[in-house]
Amino acid sequence: MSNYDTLNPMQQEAVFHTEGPVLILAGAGSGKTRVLTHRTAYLIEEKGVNPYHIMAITFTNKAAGEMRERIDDMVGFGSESVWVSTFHSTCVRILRRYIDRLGYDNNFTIYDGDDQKTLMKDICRRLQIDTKLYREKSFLSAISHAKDELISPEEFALNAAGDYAQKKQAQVYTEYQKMLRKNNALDFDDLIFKTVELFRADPEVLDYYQERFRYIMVDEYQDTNTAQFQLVKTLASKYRNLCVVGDDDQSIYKFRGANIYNILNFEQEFPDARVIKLEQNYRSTKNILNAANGVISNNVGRKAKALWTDNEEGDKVNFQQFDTGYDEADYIANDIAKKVRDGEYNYGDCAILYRTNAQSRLFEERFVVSNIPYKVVGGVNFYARREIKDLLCYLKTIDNARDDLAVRRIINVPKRGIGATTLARVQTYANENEISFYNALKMAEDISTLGRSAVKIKPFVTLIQTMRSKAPYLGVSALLEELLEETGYVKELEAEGEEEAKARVENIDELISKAVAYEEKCQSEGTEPTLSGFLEEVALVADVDSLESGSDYVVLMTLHSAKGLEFPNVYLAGLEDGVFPSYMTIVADDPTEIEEERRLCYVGITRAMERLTITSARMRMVRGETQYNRVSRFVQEIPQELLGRAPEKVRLAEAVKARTFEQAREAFHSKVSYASTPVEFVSAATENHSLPYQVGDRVRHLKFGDGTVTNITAGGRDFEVTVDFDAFGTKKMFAIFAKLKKI
DNA sequence: CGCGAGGATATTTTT
DNA sequence: TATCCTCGCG
Repeated sequence: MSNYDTLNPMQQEAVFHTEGPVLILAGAGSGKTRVLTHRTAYLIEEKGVNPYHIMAITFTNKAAGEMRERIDDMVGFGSESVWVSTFHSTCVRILRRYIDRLGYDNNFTIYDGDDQKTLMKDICRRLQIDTKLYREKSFLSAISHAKDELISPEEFALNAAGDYAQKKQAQVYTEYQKMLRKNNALDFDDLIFKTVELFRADPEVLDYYQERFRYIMVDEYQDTNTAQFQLVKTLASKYRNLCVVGDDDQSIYKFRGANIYNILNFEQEFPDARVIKLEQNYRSTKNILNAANGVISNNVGRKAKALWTDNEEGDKVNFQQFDTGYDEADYIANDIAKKVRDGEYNYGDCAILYRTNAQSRLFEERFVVSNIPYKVVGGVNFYARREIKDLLCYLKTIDNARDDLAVRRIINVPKRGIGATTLARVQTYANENEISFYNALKMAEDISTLGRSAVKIKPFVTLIQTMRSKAPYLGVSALLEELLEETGYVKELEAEGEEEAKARVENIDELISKAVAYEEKCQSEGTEPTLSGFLEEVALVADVDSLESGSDYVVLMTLHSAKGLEFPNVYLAGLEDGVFPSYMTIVADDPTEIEEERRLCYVGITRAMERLTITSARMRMVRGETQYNRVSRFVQEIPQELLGRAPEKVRLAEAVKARTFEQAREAFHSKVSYASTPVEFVSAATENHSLPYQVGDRVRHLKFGDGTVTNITAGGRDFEVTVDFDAFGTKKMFAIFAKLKKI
């Protein structure tokens, strides 16, 4: 097996060191997935470990899927018994089997963010909380953080003693959990929390899984929160073969509860831990990597490491500043179109990364005009769209009508003339008799307060009952189609005829194909496709998961979603103070928040393999207001000599600042005063930077080879360079595009 | 009860 | 800007 010879010595060590705790500090692009897959193969092939005893945990389904594929390729026989899964699906699998031991039903439903919000609104209304004073969101985030830290409602209440706001939160938290249990539902955080609780409460179950998972590997370890750490630690405490892989410089999920001390203090937790550093980067050019290093070196309190690469130097980082976001989108669209036309890259090689989802819009609009195929990742999750959620709630209701939330959502969709008053009356009846909302609906005729409305409820109940009896033999996709037929959901949309309605119908079609795909998957695995199975699969998918390799479109996504991915040609857009780093972190008291933004920037830069373009706009519309922003501080942190063009902060930026300082400041805090004179911005593209070659110089072009520069003129945006190529004759080109190198 | 108008509000990131 | 919520009318 010379398989392992292709690994570098550090990687080999990580692969061969199989026993006991191991911490692998894997820099960006250092081949950590490769290490993990080889390690799995090594365990099985060389150490004779039964694949059944190996577990690999990741954060996204996509990462899990990739790892699964690569392990299957390497290992062959028996690879399917390796447990490769995300934290959340792992917990769901465990809880589906054993959560009854905690007093839940094994066919619990999973609440997403929207469901949580609905539930919270309900609770606030019932507890008569002024949501102007205390927002639903703040409760939810307090609860989420508590769960991340494994703090129960009781403990929370104990800690809150004295503080009024916290006492309120404790009260809400308690009520929230009560409601979840009543609806037989778990939220995302509960999945982890309850699994840990289960292990603590039931030694028998714990032992079963400890025996099963004798070798545990955790990917993206820097993103684990306290609950996840506890989970992994508990599982590993018997055999102690815990291998975690992470990079503290890529920790970007603190807001979601990630505890960076999980990685920083790993060695304290496991004093006998073997620490291995992977510092060779195989992904990026020297220039890109050095730019990334330049930025991240401004952070304090990181694990010492020096990422390096043997790759070639590559092009400089292309920095461009524009007047507006439109110009920025324009430039990037043109640049991509040009690179594709020249055969340099395919659309699929290009990615645009930005800080906030809202920034995608300008690019989308521009791409539609230019006919550039693209795909936006993130934003509104497919399964969170209204029509999809409606249908899923129907399925949930058919599957398990214990979830009041789902029932209430769809009872009047499409319109059945059932309004708030009726709902309230049914709810009261349900509460009084301690039955679920749906069961109360079934008894509508007995609810005296309802009067004539009871008649409207009956068809709904009949519909659900009929579908429920059909579900077992119809299968998920057929059930969906019948449901659409019966409810007239699609017909109603089609009647609208609006563009938006059309998109919704398309989404519904996509949902049906996903159901079909699910059934096919079950068939190939030899498992029984069930409604619950489908709902579960659907509950845990993120949008990144849908990225297919091999399809040819430009990918647009947030920097957060981009982690773990790589692209030959990357654009980092909106590098402006106030956008990235975000305004919130600039004004925050806590200096570590800026550091997290910086890590995010590091992640962004290191996504690029060959080409990196960084752009910023001087003014930008942010939710209807014009903001004037400086070039991001992160751009200044990139060593000057690595930038193809210096950020011309001196002349133009100062000029603009001088003239508009008052306005700019105003704009930052309130509305722009429209009465004031509009600022004229001068395009600075032609200013103040010299090309590394002159007329008469010999230059080299990526595609056209060597030639002589015969003319340089200042064009609208950039220098226009005329070159007489030895093999291709005379060509005129823009300097930024041409990437000519002096020879 | 349903619908539309108008106002308030938010945007940082997500499994 | 885009969405969400409330309110008032038919």
